Amino acid sequence: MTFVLASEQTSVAPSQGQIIRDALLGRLQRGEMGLEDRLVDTAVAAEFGVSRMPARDALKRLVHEGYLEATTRGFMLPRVSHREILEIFDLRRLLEPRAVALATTALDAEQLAELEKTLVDARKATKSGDTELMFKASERFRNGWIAAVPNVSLKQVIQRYMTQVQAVRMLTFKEPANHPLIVEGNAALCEAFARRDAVAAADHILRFVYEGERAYFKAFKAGMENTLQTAKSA
Amino acid sequence: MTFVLASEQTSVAPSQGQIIRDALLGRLQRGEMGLEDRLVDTAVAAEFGVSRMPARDALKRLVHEGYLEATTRGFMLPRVSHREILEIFDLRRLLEPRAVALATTALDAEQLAELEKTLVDARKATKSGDTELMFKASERFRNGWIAAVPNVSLKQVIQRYMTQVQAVRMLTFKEPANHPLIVEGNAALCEAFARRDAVAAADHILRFVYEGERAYFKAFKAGMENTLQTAKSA
DNA sequence: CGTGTTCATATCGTATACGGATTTCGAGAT
DNA sequence: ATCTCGAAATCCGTATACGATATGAACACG
Repeated sequence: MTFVLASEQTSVAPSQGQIIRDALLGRLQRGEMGLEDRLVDTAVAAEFGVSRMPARDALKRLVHEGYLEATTRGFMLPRVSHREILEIFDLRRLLEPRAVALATTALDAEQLAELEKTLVDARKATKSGDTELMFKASERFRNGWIAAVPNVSLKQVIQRYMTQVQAVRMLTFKEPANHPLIVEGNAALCEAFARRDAVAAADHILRFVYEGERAYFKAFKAGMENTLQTAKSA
Repeated sequence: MTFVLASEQTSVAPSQGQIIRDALLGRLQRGEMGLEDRLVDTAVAAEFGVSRMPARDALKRLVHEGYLEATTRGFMLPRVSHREILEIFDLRRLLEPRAVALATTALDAEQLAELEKTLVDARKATKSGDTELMFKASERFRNGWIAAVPNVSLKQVIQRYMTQVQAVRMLTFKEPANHPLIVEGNAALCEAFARRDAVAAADHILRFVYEGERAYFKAFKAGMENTLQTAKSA
């Protein structure tokens, strides 16, 4: 009789499409693609040394996942409207308090240590005024606790709107005055994690989302919106 | 000068893949596919009179949407685990109260009338013991109010886990004792809609989800789980 | 008669090719 | 100089073809 581990698919040869999709997703999440850039299947295929099919596969999948938008002339970053951003703040207020509460009980010591490490990095970056490093650290912090959310379905929903969150974060990060708020918000959350205080964690993230929304509003009203994807200019 | 309605994509020639995907999705949602049936790209292609590519496209998309599962030997219905079902109940409790509250203010008279019509149908079906009709009416009711949710992002998230909801609903609907509860839950919700009482609507849906979870538990414990996709039998 | 091995087949992933739609660009007319 | 019209280019969707791989069955051997 043979026993098979049913819980984990032992990654039996990921297809080319999968590989390309992951690579492109990494680029998108790292913000390595401009708003006017177009991804064309033939170009992607050439870059990865495969035919159009796997490339198309990856692109279509990214479109379906909401990371890209299909146009008649290649694939581009989706235009995130002001309305949509507000909608997503609404969603975040609904989901993330619960998510961090669940994560509080599920975080192991190693993950907690990792989170604390990102905090140290973020503080250093704030002091030195390194926006880029600050952004990275904050991103790692967020990814860290999300990874610990035990409700897989909930986690997936949160990850789905991650791109839009990233775009907004990028916008608010441009204002260095926001950096201390972000670091302290994360620190408070982290401390709640360490204390295993799910209620405090939920409160902190809720406040954090509200602050994020306020920062976004300020940036939006400051006329920075035309640097985001809501530009009306032809 | 030509003006183009920018708000609505006037469905510019849906691709074959899209057509096939919609057709297959309809079948899946109507439960026309058994747990042991396999969908094979060549067969689908032959049936729709196209090549493998659009068929594969549709199948892969359905996999990504969670409606199907890719195996090395065709595409099958996904195994929805008990854990996942519970997770989704958790998600529903987070999202749907807010969603119905928003829908309460956004529903127009026509949509409201449509909802009331489905209620009449549901009552009739309950009286006559027609489970199938009852299921359809309940489904239309749910789709009706979801369509009115103005937060598009929120709506999309809810629609995404719809399949799993459907599977669970199908399970609980098998017990006719649940039918009056469902109808009365929907009726209460509908009445709140009519009164434009967002708070009551949120309360009703929350209670409704809890009742759904309880009904699912009962069905699960009653050993009906092997009729769902969690069957362990070879 | 049960068990391990080999082989055929079903099915998927990928490559290449073609036609169609849409955009872009340039030539000619007003 | 600007507008209009048409041709070319670009890019997508689809068709067909060719390996790769896992699955199931036949078969040999203990």
